[in-house]
Amino acid sequence: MGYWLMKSEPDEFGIDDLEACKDGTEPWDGIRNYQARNFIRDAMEIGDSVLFYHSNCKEPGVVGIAEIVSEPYPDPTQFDPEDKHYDPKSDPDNPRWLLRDVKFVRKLKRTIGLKELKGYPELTEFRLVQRGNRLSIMPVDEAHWTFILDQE
DNA sequence: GCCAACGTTGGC
DNA sequence: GCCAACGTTGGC
Repeated sequence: MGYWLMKSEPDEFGIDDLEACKDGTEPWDGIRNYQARNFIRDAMEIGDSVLFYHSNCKEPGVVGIAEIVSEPYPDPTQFDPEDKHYDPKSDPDNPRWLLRDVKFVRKLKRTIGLKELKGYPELTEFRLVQRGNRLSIMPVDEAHWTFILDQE
């Protein structure tokens, strides 16, 4: 069983938006980074748990928990010229970008802010708090996962 | 809105 | 294959 952190901008798609989706489930589209793509394609498994993180907002931090509920499949937005994430170089016979469906599990009782996370010595190895981190999907060690939720 | 960090692109 | 230019991310 794996653990992940996935970032989303609450102005675009926050934890409340996920909860409001049909069955609380939504295709996690728009990933256009190869490292993140590889995690989606190769490393995630159905049933893995996800920390839902709000980025680029007033109070960045972990706000909820979600779950991976599908195998990887092609992200349709890469073939839509009208879409912000359109990628004319992606070959429909060999799609470059994949996604998985993500399902809402629950909101945290409170936001565990980035600033707070950076203050815990237990989390100095956590990628999120390391310098210049820009990955929108990253693995989370089980020990880090447990520690973070213990702070809830 | 600024800007540091970092990924990608493309000329050579 | 190098690397400068450019675009994006995301905290502040």
